[in-house]
Amino acid sequence: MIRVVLAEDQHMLRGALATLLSLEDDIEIVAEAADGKQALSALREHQPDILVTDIEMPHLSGIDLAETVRRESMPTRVLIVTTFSRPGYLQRALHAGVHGYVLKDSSSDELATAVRRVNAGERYVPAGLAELTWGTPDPLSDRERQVLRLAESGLTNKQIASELSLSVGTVRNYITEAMQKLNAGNRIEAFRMARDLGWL
Amino acid sequence: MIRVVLAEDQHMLRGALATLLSLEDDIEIVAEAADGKQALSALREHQPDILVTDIEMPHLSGIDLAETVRRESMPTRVLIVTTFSRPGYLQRALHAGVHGYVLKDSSSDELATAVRRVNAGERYVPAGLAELTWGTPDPLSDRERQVLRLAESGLTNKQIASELSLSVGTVRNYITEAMQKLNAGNRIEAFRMARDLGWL
DNA sequence: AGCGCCACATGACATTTGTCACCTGCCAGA
DNA sequence: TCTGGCAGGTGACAAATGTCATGTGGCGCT
Repeated sequence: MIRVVLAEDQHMLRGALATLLSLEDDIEIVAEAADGKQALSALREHQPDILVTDIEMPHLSGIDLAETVRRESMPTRVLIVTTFSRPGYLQRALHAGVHGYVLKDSSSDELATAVRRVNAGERYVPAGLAELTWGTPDPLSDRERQVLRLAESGLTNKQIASELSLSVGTVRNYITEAMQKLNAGNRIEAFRMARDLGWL
Repeated sequence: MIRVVLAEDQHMLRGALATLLSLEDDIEIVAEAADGKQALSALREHQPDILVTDIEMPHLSGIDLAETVRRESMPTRVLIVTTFSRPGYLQRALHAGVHGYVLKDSSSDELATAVRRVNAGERYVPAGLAELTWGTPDPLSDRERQVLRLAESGLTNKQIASELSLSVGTVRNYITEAMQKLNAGNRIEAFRMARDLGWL
Protein backbone atom coordinates (compact mmCIF):
# COMPACT_ATOMS: atom_id res chain seq x y z
CA MET A 1 0.00 0.00 0.00
CA ILE A 2 1.37 3.42 -0.98
CA ARG A 3 0.69 5.85 1.85
CA VAL A 4 -0.04 9.38 0.57
CA VAL A 5 -0.49 12.82 2.14
CA LEU A 6 -2.40 15.20 -0.15
CA ALA A 7 -1.87 18.98 0.08
CA GLU A 8 -3.98 21.26 -2.11
CA ASP A 9 -5.69 24.48 -1.09
CA GLN A 10 -8.65 24.26 -3.45
CA HIS A 11 -11.22 22.34 -1.47
CA MET A 12 -13.12 20.91 -4.43
CA LEU A 13 -10.05 19.62 -6.25
CA ARG A 14 -8.55 18.25 -3.07
CA GLY A 15 -11.72 16.30 -2.24
CA ALA A 16 -12.01 15.01 -5.77
CA LEU A 17 -8.38 13.88 -5.97
CA ALA A 18 -8.59 12.24 -2.56
CA THR A 19 -11.62 10.25 -3.65
CA LEU A 20 -10.08 9.23 -6.96
CA LEU A 21 -6.72 8.21 -5.52
CA SER A 22 -8.50 6.23 -2.81
CA LEU A 23 -10.29 4.25 -5.51
CA GLU A 24 -6.90 2.86 -6.60
CA ASP A 25 -6.25 -0.48 -4.89
CA ASP A 26 -2.64 0.22 -4.00
CA ILE A 27 -2.99 3.82 -2.82
CA GLU A 28 -4.15 5.07 0.56
CA ILE A 29 -4.69 8.72 1.54
CA VAL A 30 -3.54 8.97 5.16
CA ALA A 31 -4.10 12.73 5.49
CA GLU A 32 -5.29 15.80 3.61
CA ALA A 33 -3.98 19.34 4.07
CA ALA A 34 -5.39 22.69 2.91
CA ASP A 35 -2.14 24.64 3.27
CA GLY A 36 1.60 24.26 3.75
CA LYS A 37 1.57 24.28 7.54
CA GLN A 38 -1.06 21.56 7.82
CA ALA A 39 0.89 19.57 5.28
CA LEU A 40 4.05 19.82 7.36
CA SER A 41 2.29 18.58 10.51
CA ALA A 42 0.77 15.73 8.55
CA LEU A 43 4.20 14.80 7.17
CA ARG A 44 5.73 14.74 10.65
CA GLU A 45 2.87 12.72 12.06
CA HIS A 46 2.32 10.14 9.33
CA GLN A 47 5.74 9.83 7.64
CA PRO A 48 4.01 8.91 4.36
CA ASP A 49 5.64 7.36 1.29
CA ILE A 50 4.53 10.18 -0.97
CA LEU A 51 3.51 13.81 -0.55
CA VAL A 52 1.28 14.98 -3.39
CA THR A 53 1.25 18.78 -3.25
CA ASP A 54 0.28 21.93 -5.10
CA ILE A 55 2.93 24.68 -5.41
CA GLU A 56 0.93 27.80 -4.67
CA MET A 57 -0.55 27.42 -1.20
CA PRO A 58 -0.92 29.65 1.87
CA HIS A 59 1.89 29.73 4.49
CA LEU A 60 4.32 27.31 2.82
CA SER A 61 4.64 26.53 -0.88
CA GLY A 62 5.02 23.01 -2.23
CA ILE A 63 8.63 23.84 -3.04
CA ASP A 64 9.27 24.96 0.54
CA LEU A 65 7.83 21.63 1.67
CA ALA A 66 10.12 19.71 -0.64
CA GLU A 67 13.13 21.57 0.76
CA THR A 68 12.08 20.79 4.32
CA VAL A 69 11.58 17.14 3.50
CA ARG A 70 15.11 16.93 2.18
CA ARG A 71 16.68 19.03 4.93
CA GLU A 72 15.12 16.88 7.63
CA SER A 73 15.83 13.65 5.75
CA MET A 74 12.24 12.49 5.87
CA PRO A 75 11.43 9.13 4.23
CA THR A 76 8.87 10.88 2.01
CA ARG A 77 9.15 11.51 -1.74
CA VAL A 78 7.51 14.65 -3.11
CA LEU A 79 5.25 14.81 -6.16
CA ILE A 80 4.20 18.28 -7.31
CA VAL A 81 0.81 18.82 -8.95
CA THR A 82 0.43 22.28 -10.40
CA THR A 83 -1.52 24.42 -12.86
CA PHE A 84 1.44 26.10 -14.43
CA SER A 85 3.82 24.80 -17.03
CA ARG A 86 6.33 27.52 -16.20
CA PRO A 87 9.89 26.37 -16.84
CA GLY A 88 11.23 28.16 -13.77
CA TYR A 89 8.86 26.30 -11.50
CA LEU A 90 10.04 22.90 -12.65
CA GLN A 91 13.63 24.02 -12.37
CA ARG A 92 13.21 25.21 -8.80
CA ALA A 93 11.18 22.12 -7.95
CA LEU A 94 13.88 19.75 -9.15
CA HIS A 95 16.49 21.84 -7.40
CA ALA A 96 14.51 21.42 -4.19
CA GLY A 97 14.74 17.67 -4.49
CA VAL A 98 11.27 16.98 -5.89
CA HIS A 99 10.81 13.50 -7.41
CA GLY A 100 7.85 14.08 -9.69
CA TYR A 101 5.96 16.88 -11.41
CA VAL A 102 2.47 16.58 -12.90
CA LEU A 103 0.34 19.29 -14.50
CA LYS A 104 -3.28 19.72 -13.44
CA ASP A 105 -4.02 19.79 -17.12
CA SER A 106 -3.30 16.07 -17.40
CA SER A 107 -5.64 13.23 -16.45
CA SER A 108 -6.15 11.77 -13.00
CA ASP A 109 -4.94 8.41 -14.35
CA GLU A 110 -1.64 10.08 -15.04
CA LEU A 111 -1.52 11.25 -11.45
CA ALA A 112 -1.95 7.70 -10.17
CA THR A 113 0.75 6.54 -12.56
CA ALA A 114 3.09 9.26 -11.34
CA VAL A 115 2.46 8.29 -7.72
CA ARG A 116 3.46 4.69 -8.48
CA ARG A 117 6.53 5.67 -10.48
CA VAL A 118 7.77 8.04 -7.84
CA ASN A 119 7.09 5.46 -5.16
CA ALA A 120 9.23 3.01 -7.14
CA GLY A 121 12.10 5.48 -6.93
CA GLU A 122 11.87 6.85 -10.45
CA ARG A 123 11.56 10.49 -11.43
CA TYR A 124 8.42 11.62 -13.21
CA VAL A 125 8.47 14.77 -15.36
CA PRO A 126 6.30 15.74 -18.36
CA ALA A 127 8.28 15.17 -21.55
CA GLY A 128 7.81 18.53 -23.28
CA LEU A 129 8.32 20.62 -20.17
CA ALA A 130 11.70 19.16 -19.34
CA GLU A 131 13.18 20.37 -22.63
CA LEU A 132 11.63 23.82 -22.34
CA THR A 133 13.19 24.15 -18.93
CA TRP A 134 16.80 23.70 -19.83
CA GLY A 135 16.46 26.01 -22.81
CA THR A 136 15.97 29.10 -20.67
CA PRO A 137 17.99 29.44 -17.48
CA ASP A 138 16.87 32.25 -15.18
CA PRO A 139 19.05 35.30 -15.98
CA LEU A 140 17.82 37.49 -13.11
CA SER A 141 19.93 38.38 -10.09
CA ASP A 142 18.41 38.25 -6.60
CA ARG A 143 18.10 42.01 -6.41
CA GLU A 144 16.42 42.21 -9.78
CA ARG A 145 13.93 39.57 -8.74
CA GLN A 146 13.21 41.39 -5.48
CA VAL A 147 12.68 44.71 -7.23
CA LEU A 148 10.44 43.16 -9.87
CA ARG A 149 8.25 41.54 -7.21
CA LEU A 150 7.74 44.88 -5.47
CA ALA A 151 7.11 46.64 -8.78
CA GLU A 152 4.51 44.01 -9.58
CA SER A 153 2.61 44.86 -6.43
CA GLY A 154 2.26 48.42 -7.66
CA LEU A 155 4.96 50.21 -5.66
CA THR A 156 6.77 53.22 -7.19
CA ASN A 157 10.55 53.32 -7.50
CA LYS A 158 10.66 55.60 -4.47
CA GLN A 159 8.66 53.16 -2.35
CA ILE A 160 10.73 50.22 -3.54
CA ALA A 161 13.91 52.13 -2.71
CA SER A 162 12.80 52.84 0.84
CA GLU A 163 11.55 49.27 1.25
CA LEU A 164 14.95 47.87 0.29
CA SER A 165 17.00 50.76 1.69
CA LEU A 166 18.45 51.62 -1.71
CA SER A 167 18.60 54.84 -3.69
CA VAL A 168 15.93 55.44 -6.32
CA GLY A 169 18.57 55.48 -9.03
CA THR A 170 19.70 52.02 -8.10
CA VAL A 171 16.17 50.72 -8.21
CA ARG A 172 15.71 52.23 -11.64
CA ASN A 173 18.92 50.53 -12.67
CA TYR A 174 17.68 47.11 -11.59
CA ILE A 175 14.41 47.58 -13.39
CA THR A 176 16.24 48.64 -16.54
CA GLU A 177 18.62 45.67 -16.33
CA ALA A 178 15.73 43.26 -15.87
CA MET A 179 13.90 44.83 -18.80
CA GLN A 180 16.95 44.38 -21.00
CA LYS A 181 17.46 40.77 -19.96
CA LEU A 182 13.80 39.99 -20.59
CA ASN A 183 13.62 42.15 -23.69
CA ALA A 184 10.67 44.05 -22.25
CA GLY A 185 9.64 47.61 -23.04
CA ASN A 186 8.56 48.66 -19.56
CA ARG A 187 8.24 47.36 -15.97
CA ILE A 188 4.81 45.89 -16.58
CA GLU A 189 5.97 43.69 -19.44
CA ALA A 190 9.04 42.81 -17.41
CA PHE A 191 7.32 41.43 -14.36
CA ARG A 192 4.65 39.74 -16.45
CA MET A 193 7.26 37.89 -18.47
CA ALA A 194 9.27 36.94 -15.41
CA ARG A 195 6.11 35.72 -13.71
CA ASP A 196 5.03 33.68 -16.74
CA LEU A 197 8.41 32.01 -16.94
CA GLY A 198 8.25 31.13 -13.25
CA TRP A 199 11.17 33.34 -12.28
CA LEU A 200 9.43 35.34 -9.59
CA MET B 1 -32.26 11.71 -13.64
CA ILE B 2 -30.66 15.15 -13.91
CA ARG B 3 -28.79 15.37 -17.22
CA VAL B 4 -25.60 17.45 -16.95
CA VAL B 5 -23.02 18.84 -19.38
CA LEU B 6 -19.72 19.64 -17.68
CA ALA B 7 -17.41 22.36 -19.07
CA GLU B 8 -14.03 22.91 -17.42
CA ASP B 9 -10.69 23.43 -19.09
CA GLN B 10 -8.51 21.87 -16.42
CA HIS B 11 -8.37 18.22 -17.38
CA MET B 12 -7.71 16.83 -13.92
CA LEU B 13 -10.51 18.74 -12.21
CA ARG B 14 -12.94 18.00 -15.03
CA GLY B 15 -12.27 14.28 -14.82
CA ALA B 16 -12.54 14.28 -11.07
CA LEU B 17 -15.81 16.21 -11.01
CA ALA B 18 -17.29 14.02 -13.72
CA THR B 19 -16.50 10.93 -11.71
CA LEU B 20 -17.85 12.36 -8.48
CA LEU B 21 -21.07 13.69 -9.98
CA SER B 22 -21.64 10.37 -11.73
CA LEU B 23 -21.47 8.64 -8.37
CA GLU B 24 -24.65 10.51 -7.37
CA ASP B 25 -27.73 8.38 -8.09
CA ASP B 26 -29.80 11.15 -9.60
CA ILE B 27 -27.13 12.82 -11.74
CA GLU B 28 -25.87 11.77 -15.15
CA ILE B 29 -23.02 13.41 -17.09
CA VAL B 30 -24.10 13.35 -20.73
CA ALA B 31 -21.06 15.22 -22.08
CA GLU B 32 -17.78 16.85 -21.05
CA ALA B 33 -16.20 19.89 -22.69
CA ALA B 34 -12.68 21.33 -22.40
CA ASP B 35 -13.55 24.80 -23.73
CA GLY B 36 -16.45 27.09 -24.57
CA LYS B 37 -16.89 25.98 -28.16
CA GLN B 38 -17.09 22.29 -27.28
CA ALA B 39 -19.54 23.18 -24.53
CA LEU B 40 -21.79 24.98 -26.98
CA SER B 41 -21.87 22.01 -29.38
CA ALA B 42 -22.63 19.72 -26.48
CA LEU B 43 -25.47 21.98 -25.35
CA ARG B 44 -27.01 22.02 -28.83
CA GLU B 45 -26.68 18.27 -29.20
CA HIS B 46 -27.81 17.07 -25.78
CA GLN B 47 -30.14 19.81 -24.53
CA PRO B 48 -29.20 18.95 -20.93
CA ASP B 49 -31.04 20.05 -17.77
CA ILE B 50 -27.94 21.69 -16.32
CA LEU B 51 -24.70 23.13 -17.65
CA VAL B 52 -21.97 23.09 -15.00
CA THR B 53 -19.25 25.43 -16.26
CA ASP B 54 -16.08 27.27 -15.31
CA ILE B 55 -15.88 30.99 -16.16
CA GLU B 56 -12.36 31.30 -17.52
CA MET B 57 -12.06 28.99 -20.53
CA PRO B 58 -10.61 29.24 -24.02
CA HIS B 59 -12.80 30.55 -26.88
CA LEU B 60 -16.00 31.26 -24.91
CA SER B 61 -16.30 32.08 -21.21
CA GLY B 62 -18.91 30.51 -18.96
CA ILE B 63 -20.68 33.87 -18.90
CA ASP B 64 -20.78 33.98 -22.70
CA LEU B 65 -22.32 30.52 -22.61
CA ALA B 66 -24.99 31.64 -20.15
CA GLU B 67 -25.88 34.55 -22.41
CA THR B 68 -26.18 32.27 -25.42
CA VAL B 69 -28.36 29.85 -23.50
CA ARG B 70 -30.76 32.64 -22.66
CA ARG B 71 -30.66 34.28 -26.08
CA GLU B 72 -31.50 31.02 -27.80
CA SER B 73 -34.06 30.05 -25.15
CA MET B 74 -32.45 26.68 -24.46
CA PRO B 75 -34.09 24.47 -21.84
CA THR B 76 -30.80 24.39 -19.90
CA ARG B 77 -30.05 26.10 -16.57
CA VAL B 78 -26.51 27.31 -15.99
CA LEU B 79 -24.45 26.65 -12.85
CA ILE B 80 -21.09 28.45 -12.65
CA VAL B 81 -18.16 26.81 -10.82
CA THR B 82 -15.23 29.15 -10.43
CA THR B 83 -12.06 29.80 -8.46
CA PHE B 84 -12.67 33.45 -7.86
CA SER B 85 -14.89 35.08 -5.29
CA ARG B 86 -14.73 38.35 -7.17
CA PRO B 87 -17.91 40.38 -6.68
CA GLY B 88 -17.95 41.61 -10.29
CA TYR B 89 -17.95 38.05 -11.62
CA LEU B 90 -21.07 37.09 -9.68
CA GLN B 91 -22.73 40.31 -10.74
CA ARG B 92 -22.04 39.71 -14.41
CA ALA B 93 -23.00 36.06 -14.08
CA LEU B 94 -26.40 36.86 -12.58
CA HIS B 95 -26.90 39.54 -15.18
CA ALA B 96 -26.26 36.92 -17.86
CA GLY B 97 -29.08 34.80 -16.50
CA VAL B 98 -27.04 32.29 -14.53
CA HIS B 99 -29.02 30.21 -12.01
CA GLY B 100 -26.29 29.09 -9.64
CA TYR B 101 -22.76 30.01 -8.60
CA VAL B 102 -20.40 27.75 -6.64
CA LEU B 103 -16.79 28.39 -5.64
CA LYS B 104 -14.14 25.77 -6.31
CA ASP B 105 -13.12 26.35 -2.76
CA SER B 106 -16.24 24.60 -1.48
CA SER B 107 -16.77 20.84 -1.24
CA SER B 108 -17.93 18.55 -4.01
CA ASP B 109 -20.99 17.69 -1.92
CA GLU B 110 -21.97 21.31 -2.17
CA LEU B 111 -21.67 21.08 -5.93
CA ALA B 112 -24.11 18.17 -6.05
CA THR B 113 -26.49 20.08 -3.79
CA ALA B 114 -26.27 23.12 -6.04
CA VAL B 115 -27.00 21.00 -9.10
CA ARG B 116 -30.17 19.67 -7.46
CA ARG B 117 -31.32 23.06 -6.25
CA VAL B 118 -30.79 24.69 -9.61
CA ASN B 119 -32.54 21.80 -11.30
CA ALA B 120 -35.51 22.36 -8.98
CA GLY B 121 -35.74 25.91 -10.27
CA GLU B 122 -34.12 27.65 -7.31
CA ARG B 123 -31.17 30.01 -7.44
CA TYR B 124 -27.97 28.98 -5.67
CA VAL B 125 -25.48 31.65 -4.55
CA PRO B 126 -22.92 31.54 -1.71
CA ALA B 127 -24.28 33.56 1.23
CA GLY B 128 -21.32 35.83 1.94
CA LEU B 129 -20.55 36.61 -1.67
CA ALA B 130 -24.03 37.89 -2.47
CA GLU B 131 -23.74 40.68 0.11
CA LEU B 132 -20.24 41.63 -0.96
CA THR B 133 -21.49 41.98 -4.50
CA TRP B 134 -24.16 44.58 -3.96
CA GLY B 135 -21.89 46.63 -1.72
CA THR B 136 -19.57 47.62 -4.54
CA PRO B 137 -21.12 48.38 -7.90
CA ASP B 138 -18.61 48.65 -10.74
CA PRO B 139 -17.76 52.37 -11.08
CA LEU B 140 -15.73 52.04 -14.28
CA SER B 141 -16.95 53.28 -17.64
CA ASP B 142 -16.51 51.17 -20.79
CA ARG B 143 -13.59 53.24 -22.00
CA GLU B 144 -11.84 53.07 -18.64
CA ARG B 145 -12.21 49.30 -18.58
CA GLN B 146 -10.89 49.02 -22.13
CA VAL B 147 -7.88 51.17 -21.38
CA LEU B 148 -7.09 49.34 -18.15
CA ARG B 149 -7.15 45.97 -19.93
CA LEU B 150 -4.65 47.18 -22.50
CA ALA B 151 -2.47 48.78 -19.82
CA GLU B 152 -2.48 45.49 -17.95
CA SER B 153 -1.02 43.72 -20.95
CA GLY B 154 1.96 46.06 -20.81
CA LEU B 155 1.13 48.51 -23.59
CA THR B 156 2.25 52.13 -23.25
CA ASN B 157 -0.20 55.03 -23.45
CA LYS B 158 0.94 55.67 -27.02
CA GLN B 159 0.22 52.10 -28.05
CA ILE B 160 -3.13 52.12 -26.30
CA ALA B 161 -4.01 55.40 -28.00
CA SER B 162 -3.27 54.05 -31.46
CA GLU B 163 -5.09 50.80 -30.66
CA LEU B 164 -8.24 52.70 -29.73
CA SER B 165 -7.73 55.64 -32.12
CA LEU B 166 -7.56 58.17 -29.32
CA SER B 167 -5.03 60.84 -28.42
CA VAL B 168 -2.42 59.95 -25.82
CA GLY B 169 -3.82 62.66 -23.57
CA THR B 170 -7.22 61.02 -23.55
CA VAL B 171 -5.77 57.67 -22.66
CA ARG B 172 -3.82 59.24 -19.81
CA ASN B 173 -7.04 60.82 -18.65
CA TYR B 174 -8.93 57.53 -18.52
CA ILE B 175 -6.13 55.96 -16.55
CA THR B 176 -6.18 58.86 -14.11
CA GLU B 177 -9.97 58.64 -13.72
CA ALA B 178 -9.79 54.92 -13.09
CA MET B 179 -7.00 55.46 -10.57
CA GLN B 180 -9.11 58.00 -8.71
CA LYS B 181 -12.22 55.81 -8.69
CA LEU B 182 -10.18 52.88 -7.42
CA ASN B 183 -8.08 54.99 -5.10
CA ALA B 184 -4.88 53.68 -6.69
CA GLY B 185 -1.53 55.43 -6.91
CA ASN B 186 -0.54 54.30 -10.40
CA ARG B 187 -1.75 52.18 -13.32
CA ILE B 188 -0.36 48.98 -11.90
CA GLU B 189 -2.33 49.26 -8.68
CA ALA B 190 -5.34 50.32 -10.71
CA PHE B 191 -5.56 47.31 -12.99
CA ARG B 192 -4.69 44.94 -10.19
CA MET B 193 -7.53 46.22 -8.05
CA ALA B 194 -10.00 46.20 -10.92
CA ARG B 195 -8.96 42.66 -11.80
CA ASP B 196 -9.30 41.47 -8.21
CA LEU B 197 -12.79 42.91 -7.95
CA GLY B 198 -13.78 41.17 -11.18
CA TRP B 199 -14.31 44.41 -13.09
CA LEU B 200 -12.04 43.63 -16.02
C1' DA C 1 -36.30 75.08 -23.75
C1' DG C 2 -33.28 75.01 -20.18
C1' DC C 3 -30.67 72.49 -16.64
C1' DG C 4 -27.51 69.30 -14.80
C1' DC C 5 -25.07 65.13 -15.35
C1' DC C 6 -22.01 62.07 -17.47
C1' DA C 7 -19.07 59.81 -20.91
C1' DC C 8 -15.84 61.14 -23.93
C1' DA C 9 -12.11 63.98 -25.51
C1' DT C 10 -7.92 67.18 -25.66
C1' DG C 11 -3.58 69.71 -24.55
C1' DA C 12 -0.46 72.08 -21.16
C1' DC C 13 2.18 71.14 -17.32
C1' DA C 14 4.66 68.49 -13.40
C1' DT C 15 6.38 64.17 -11.91
C1' DT C 16 8.02 59.63 -12.51
C1' DT C 17 10.26 56.32 -15.12
C1' DG C 18 13.76 54.62 -18.24
C1' DT C 19 18.64 55.22 -20.42
C1' DC C 20 23.33 55.82 -20.15
C1' DA C 21 27.95 56.76 -18.74
C1' DC C 22 30.65 56.29 -15.00
C1' DC C 23 32.32 55.48 -10.00
C1' DT C 24 33.37 52.57 -5.59
C1' DG C 25 34.19 48.42 -3.04
C1' DC C 26 34.09 43.47 -2.35
C1' DC C 27 35.12 38.86 -3.34
C1' DA C 28 36.11 34.50 -5.94
C1' DG C 29 38.87 32.25 -9.23
C1' DA C 30 42.91 32.06 -12.57
C1' DT D 1 48.06 39.67 -7.66
C1' DC D 2 45.25 40.63 -11.30
C1' DT D 3 40.77 40.27 -13.36
C1' DG D 4 36.03 39.98 -13.87
C1' DG D 5 31.66 40.09 -12.00
C1' DC D 6 28.26 41.74 -9.01
C1' DA D 7 26.14 44.86 -5.52
C1' DG D 8 25.62 49.51 -4.67
C1' DG D 9 25.54 54.29 -6.11
C1' DT D 10 25.27 59.14 -8.74
C1' DG D 11 23.74 62.48 -12.10
C1' DA D 12 22.12 64.26 -16.58
C1' DC D 13 18.91 63.66 -20.05
C1' DA D 14 14.81 61.82 -22.73
C1' DA D 15 10.49 59.64 -22.68
C1' DA D 16 6.39 58.06 -20.51
C1' DT D 17 3.08 58.79 -16.99
C1' DG D 18 -0.04 61.37 -14.03
C1' DT D 19 -2.78 65.96 -13.02
C1' DC D 20 -5.82 69.39 -14.23
C1' DA D 21 -8.78 72.78 -16.52
C1' DT D 22 -11.58 72.81 -20.07
C1' DG D 23 -14.73 71.66 -24.05
C1' DT D 24 -18.30 68.82 -26.59
C1' DG D 25 -22.43 66.26 -27.24
C1' DG D 26 -26.09 63.20 -25.64
C1' DC D 27 -29.76 62.12 -22.35
C1' DG D 28 -33.16 62.62 -18.86
C1' DC D 29 -35.87 65.61 -16.08
C1' DT D 30 -38.91 69.74 -15.10
